[in-house]
Amino acid sequence: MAARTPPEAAGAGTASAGTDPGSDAPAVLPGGAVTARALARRLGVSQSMISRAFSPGASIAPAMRARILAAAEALGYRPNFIAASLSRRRSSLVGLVMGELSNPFYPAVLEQFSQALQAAGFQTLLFTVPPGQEADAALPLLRQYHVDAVVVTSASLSSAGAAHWRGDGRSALLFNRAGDGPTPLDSIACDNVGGGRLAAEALLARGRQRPAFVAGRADTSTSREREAGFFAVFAERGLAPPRRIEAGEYSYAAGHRAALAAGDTDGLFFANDILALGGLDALRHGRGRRVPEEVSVIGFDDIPMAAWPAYELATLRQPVAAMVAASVALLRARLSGQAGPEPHRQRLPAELLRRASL
Amino acid sequence: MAARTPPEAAGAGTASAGTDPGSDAPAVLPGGAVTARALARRLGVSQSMISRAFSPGASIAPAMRARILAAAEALGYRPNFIAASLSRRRSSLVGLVMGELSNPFYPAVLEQFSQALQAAGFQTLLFTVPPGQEADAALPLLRQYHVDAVVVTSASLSSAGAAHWRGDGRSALLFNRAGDGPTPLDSIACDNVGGGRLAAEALLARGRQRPAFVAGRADTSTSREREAGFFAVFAERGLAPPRRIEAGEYSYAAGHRAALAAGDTDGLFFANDILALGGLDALRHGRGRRVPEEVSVIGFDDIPMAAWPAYELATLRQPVAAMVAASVALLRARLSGQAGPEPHRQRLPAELLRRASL
DNA sequence: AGCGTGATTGCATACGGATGCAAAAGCCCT
DNA sequence: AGGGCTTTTGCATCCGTATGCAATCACGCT
Repeated sequence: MAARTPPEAAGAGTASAGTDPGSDAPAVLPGGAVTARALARRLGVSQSMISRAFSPGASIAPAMRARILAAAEALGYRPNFIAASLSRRRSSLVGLVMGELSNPFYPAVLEQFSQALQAAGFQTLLFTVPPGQEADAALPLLRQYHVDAVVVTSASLSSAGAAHWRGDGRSALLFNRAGDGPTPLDSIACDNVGGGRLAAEALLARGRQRPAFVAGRADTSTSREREAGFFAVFAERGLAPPRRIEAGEYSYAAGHRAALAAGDTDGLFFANDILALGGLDALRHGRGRRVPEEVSVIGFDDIPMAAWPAYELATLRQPVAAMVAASVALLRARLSGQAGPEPHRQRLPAELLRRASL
Repeated sequence: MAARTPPEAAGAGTASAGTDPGSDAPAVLPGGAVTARALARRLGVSQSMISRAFSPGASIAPAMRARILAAAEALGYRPNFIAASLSRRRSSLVGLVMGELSNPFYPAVLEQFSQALQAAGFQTLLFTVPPGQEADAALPLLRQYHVDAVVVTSASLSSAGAAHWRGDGRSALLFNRAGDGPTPLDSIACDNVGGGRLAAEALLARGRQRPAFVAGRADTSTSREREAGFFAVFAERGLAPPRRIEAGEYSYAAGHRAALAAGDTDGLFFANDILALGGLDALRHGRGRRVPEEVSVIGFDDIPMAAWPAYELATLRQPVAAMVAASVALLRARLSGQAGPEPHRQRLPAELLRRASL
């Protein structure tokens, strides 16, 4: 079965001479592009066969495929994804819209998404949304690149933008964000309400009497949902509602300010870890309060710093890996047309990590 | 409201249906793609004109361009980048290869790069390299997507991989990494040697007698260069060389361990901030040493956490914005063929930030 | 040996735009 | 009014693959 390489090759001089890694690449144009046609001519077959050799499940004899793949390897041929995308009307590109990369939670999300997408055969086209802006601005560009799907994380997408996207028959997914209002988009997020409840229960179990909640950005579903869960527990038990402090944004500095303004509280639940870390520092270094002796602090996300000895922050861990896996699975289902028309909304449970700050 | 597209909006009915009687060609296909040809037919002009209307500097009458752009706006036409890339032999995509996103320094780099590239008309194709792996694995894929250039950050690229890339006539840029050995690649990085020197001088000026250096990954140029600069100052002054501790990797935990193993030192220079933060916590919480009274600590990078009250870490700030700007400028120069064949290597100075830990 | 079938392969064309070249318009001047 | 030019347009082709369809091939069976 030894794949015979046509010895007659093309040119005379450099012939096949084996692919010597030491020397510069020969026989290949300086432009570097070996096309399927060139390979085909070389092997005396049609360009179609080259294409089929690289298409899993295509109609092609095993021997032929082996011969082509070997030759491709030798000449350094790889299908041009751009051309393939045009022809196949599918780019294998997924647009990833991100904001708030300054919150360490998101780089982790980004990394896992990137890996998962790569593993699933997609490439990641990254868009960064400047703080405070909506993701809508990225949509036209994403459309021009004909991405197969869009994942919007940590940024908001207006209903109009969402509708527009859907109108194109493309797939969009909100990650860690719920659609605002009747947005007909898929979404995968953490069970923020449940997480808020766990936080409330933990503080109550700890015997805290004067709890408080520090809200993040008011226009984020994460903050609102965590708040709702937190307050619900107190309401259900007939307890006075916790105090509520508005941090306004998800930043260390905002958390710091919020804690300084928190007044007399003995249990703080912050909308996320970055806020909580700022708050923790403010309590200890700014107000001289002892944590957890005098005040309990709970955050949300479980960013790496939460586990550092300087903080030992109790928090609600988001199941990022599972959320990413679910997202990619959903995208694949959508792209293969297996998912129904109704939006898929999934919530994964948060887990309470009890650390020293509680 | 979304732009509805009445079939006879502009022309007197597309009823003429011009070309193909077999398949109806509605102005807007269900897929959502309005093509240049459709728009052209609609306006009674040639497809070429549509293309030119969107090409700055193309030969087209201002009035014609305005008419086309208006119609495009109304119908939601946008040039298909995939098709344009194929035709123009240029994708406007830049591959960004990243690793170590767990080091907060890199998300910031990523964000700035993404923004700068977007502003320069490029899109970012992101590749994530799992820790410990070389960036080489991403190259074939990047080649298949015909990216215009590659930026490799916080990951290493083998000489072979580099040479291969160059052979294609493509442009590659090492960011914050020097080429290993005779790598003929462009590189833009911080002046790590100079930064190391500044650290040494700062510790000496502080009167520290038993300095130590905590190295990061041995295979990174950043760690080696910072170390070289640090040691050079002592050597030049005829002082005993500082103690050297091998952290092995750039992580909080490694820094923590290194500080615990640091023995009797009164001045620690860590290869980067993440290590330094781990070290700081180990010194304070693990060994009960007071910083800066008993020990001075200096890091490198200036990640956001370094400024937090819990740390107040003195560090060497990398001029990220300037480095990114220089990188994008270089890429543009390369792509427009303005840069010479010799690799461009640039070093931007680090700035010492004196904070409480010094 | 002839035929039926399923497996392979080649052909031709589509995907959506960009662009060299030549035809068609304008413009200015004598 | 006609000639010499400069703009504008349209035409035809190309970019590199994928794929429907028809042509071939390889075999097993009667």
